[in-house]
Amino acid sequence: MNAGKVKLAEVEKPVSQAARVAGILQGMITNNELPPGSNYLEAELGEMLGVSRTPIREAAVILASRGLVEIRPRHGIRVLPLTIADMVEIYDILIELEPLAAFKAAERAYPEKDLCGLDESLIQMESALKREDRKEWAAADDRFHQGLVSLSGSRRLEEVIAMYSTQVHRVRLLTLYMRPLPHASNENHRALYDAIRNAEPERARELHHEHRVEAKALLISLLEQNNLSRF
Amino acid sequence: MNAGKVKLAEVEKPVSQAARVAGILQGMITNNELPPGSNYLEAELGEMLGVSRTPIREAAVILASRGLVEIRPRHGIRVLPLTIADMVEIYDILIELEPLAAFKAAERAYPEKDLCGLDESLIQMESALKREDRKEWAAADDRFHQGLVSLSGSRRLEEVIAMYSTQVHRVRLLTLYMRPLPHASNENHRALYDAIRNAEPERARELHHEHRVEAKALLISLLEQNNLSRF
DNA sequence: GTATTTAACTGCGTATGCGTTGATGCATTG
DNA sequence: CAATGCATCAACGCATACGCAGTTAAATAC
Repeated sequence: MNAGKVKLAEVEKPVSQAARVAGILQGMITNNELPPGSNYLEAELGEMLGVSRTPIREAAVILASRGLVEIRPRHGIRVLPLTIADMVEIYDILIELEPLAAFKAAERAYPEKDLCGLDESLIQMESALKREDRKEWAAADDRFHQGLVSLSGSRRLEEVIAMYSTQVHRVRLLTLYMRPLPHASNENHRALYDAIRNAEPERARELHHEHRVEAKALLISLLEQNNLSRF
Repeated sequence: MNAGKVKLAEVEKPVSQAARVAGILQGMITNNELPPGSNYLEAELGEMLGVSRTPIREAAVILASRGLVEIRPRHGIRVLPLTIADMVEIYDILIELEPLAAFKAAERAYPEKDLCGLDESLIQMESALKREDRKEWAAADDRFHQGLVSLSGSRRLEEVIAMYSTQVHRVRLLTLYMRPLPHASNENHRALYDAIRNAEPERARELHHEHRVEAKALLISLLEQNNLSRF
């Protein structure tokens, strides 16, 4: 049965139903398909995804540990809404950790070829910005930040940043069309990229820190202006 | 099986088996009763704790999300050992987050009476130090730091710091008797306490940052000196 | 003796059933 | 009319059962 274990296009991963369900639900939550505050019974979700309660329960435990849902016995699985205070908590943490990731990435002095993924995201952001395609810009922005973090070489840093980024993803999408076009943001990213390419850890940290502080201020003010308090 | 057990002194909280099991296992792991690298089958743990596989599985998912164990299908639940590189990862994160917690705590300008818990821990640390009771000193140190973090008012910060502190707890205990008596550490704590009492956020952050940087250097050098590489 | 195939077994993923618990609505009483 | 107690039932926690997959060990071929 062990035909050559190298597949060309896809690696067949024997992923469990529970993991699959967790992924699907996480996607539905971050895309607002399961709106914040909504409740779902185990049986209900099970029927929806065509599995029994067991993998649903397991997925729920995983998502709860990531802070996306809350398990309330006899009330169902509740998609957690975020308040402005939550956003402040999360951004304050990311303001510390993402610059740390940038520092570590720069410290490792990658050869230019290992940075082409980052560069590509940058180019896509710039192109999307020209076309004023905010959705695509946001997607490229996500890829850039995730790529940067993964260059830090710290698995834990990657995990914890991903966790909090996921939690705010919904809200970022919400404000995407309320904010001015992110020209300054793009320049920032380019500078940050240069700092990493030139192996300047302190500068990379500084730049990213500044970037995130601004992003937090912008986000919070947008939410307050528009009287959005739960999302 | 379900002999209704009534306890007198304690309030029996209606905590699920899964949560109970997770707590017990976490305690056993941090106290080295389940040594790093060891493997346990679900059925084995179930028998050990007198429950079926279901709550064990759920607890395993929780502990895996806290980074304490790894679930390896058909190989059991494995208590994760830490390498020096892991310790660096974790300390680098704590170096950012704990000072942030100190900043936030100072920012909130607590009245002195709300800080008496911290003060008490400080006194216990000083007393334990005089008696050269390292174990008690470490316990009071833990209480101090946990109390400080909970003053930050950020639930997420509290959670994530607790998670990583738990992961390094084992190793801190290991080095407890290898290090010199922590006189300087105590002075540091006192200064940090004062900064929080006087509502000086930047100073509190600075002091805690310095403290953790030193702690990291000490820990890593102890581990390297003693050729400990997996724990 | 080494490598390869096959067969059996072990451990797990998932489903399902049962007993428990707590939420909800209605009735009864103040 | 409001408040409280009770009954009913829905939802879930946990145990158990079953089938499959991956691992190991044995056996055979080279």
